[in-house]
Amino acid sequence: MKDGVRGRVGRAGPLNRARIIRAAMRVVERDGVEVLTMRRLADEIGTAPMSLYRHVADKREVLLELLDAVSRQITDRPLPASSDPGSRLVETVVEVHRVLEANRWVVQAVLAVEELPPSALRLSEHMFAAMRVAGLDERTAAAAHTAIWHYTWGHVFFGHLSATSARAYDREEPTGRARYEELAHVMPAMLEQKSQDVFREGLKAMVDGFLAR
Amino acid sequence: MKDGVRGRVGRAGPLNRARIIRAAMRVVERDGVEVLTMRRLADEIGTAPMSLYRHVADKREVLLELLDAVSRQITDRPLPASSDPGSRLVETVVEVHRVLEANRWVVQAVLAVEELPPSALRLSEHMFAAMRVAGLDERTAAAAHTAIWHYTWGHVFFGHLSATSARAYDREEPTGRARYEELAHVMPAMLEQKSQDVFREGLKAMVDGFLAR
DNA sequence: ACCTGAACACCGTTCAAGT
DNA sequence: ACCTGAACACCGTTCAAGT
Repeated sequence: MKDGVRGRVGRAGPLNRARIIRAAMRVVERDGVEVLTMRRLADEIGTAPMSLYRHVADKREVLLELLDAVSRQITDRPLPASSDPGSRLVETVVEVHRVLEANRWVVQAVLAVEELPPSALRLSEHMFAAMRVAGLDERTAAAAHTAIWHYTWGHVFFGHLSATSARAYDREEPTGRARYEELAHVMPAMLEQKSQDVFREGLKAMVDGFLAR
Repeated sequence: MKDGVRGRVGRAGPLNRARIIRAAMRVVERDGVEVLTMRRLADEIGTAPMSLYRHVADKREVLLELLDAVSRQITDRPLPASSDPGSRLVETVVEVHRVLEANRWVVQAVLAVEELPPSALRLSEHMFAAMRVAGLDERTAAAAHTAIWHYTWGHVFFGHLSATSARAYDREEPTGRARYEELAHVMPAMLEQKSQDVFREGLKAMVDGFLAR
């Protein structure tokens, strides 16, 4: 009995917040955010569910810490510093998108906590720096920041659903398809799209549009 | 006892799929999608939870029907047909956004079902029609369609979180704020933003960018 | 101080039984 | 044919009790 308890707790020392967050990240990356429950998290650490609550207020706090970790993962590395100011902005955001796309669970997490971690401010800081160099005035920069941010999250949110029109169209009967003339027309082009390229292309269009003000 | 049973079931006749979906919509609009459980839905109708399962396969199917209803709500009315092709596209999408924004719960629903209802194809059809009139070739139209769709969902997804940078910044201590030079600079412009205008502005920038190809 | 078992108020859904 | 109660395998979290 005593050995059993020592065996579980002993290996990594006393429970603490950092250990909980690391375990949570492991679970999320391995099994997805929908599998992350307080009970499952306790299992991962080898402790009782209620032991977690001494170190974190609730599940929401765990998720917010996970989002913080992803945010740092982006800003800890130097962001691209291209010569052309327009493409510097584009490449910065592409990098943000790349990390979010690799951690799509952030979408569910953000929706659950309805908040971004403080460290996300650094991302905005980078974007605004690039926009200032590009010569945007404050008002336009604010609008561009919001638009780019929404566009980026929309891409991650929609993810593989982006091909949804194409697949929904594919599922339609021939008689049903007849009602979608326009879709029939562009369908080949839709099917050729590559996710990563499409993100950059729409971003470029948007940045171009703002730069042309 | 018998009266009790008749009282619940009697009023609206036998249970059927349409009645379930209408009740679900009532619950979602009144209390939010997170309150919509099979048990709560049965309560709303005055039946037993398991009675629902004769008429719908599972909760997922209920959500998909709700999404379908919203999608029809957009396409059933004639969409704006402006003279200028660029602004016709913009106004069409603004209208889509307006309805989605009024039913923000669709975000959670889409995330849960990981699919759009077939009727959403009509939305794409409208967008492609506007883009063809605007003279976009198929390849560019496909890219624009995806980008606009992502942008729109991102706006709804992020919703009131869009002001999140501003609020996160506001929460920072003065010493913390010092680390965000760029943010300090644009903060006044950020706080002046109005959600509906910002959506149209970013959309315009993106459409302009694609038209300028 | 730190941990934990039992319990509460929930879920979606299966299964066997009712009419 | 249509409906339903009991039960199963889950949740997050409170509370009182353990060391």
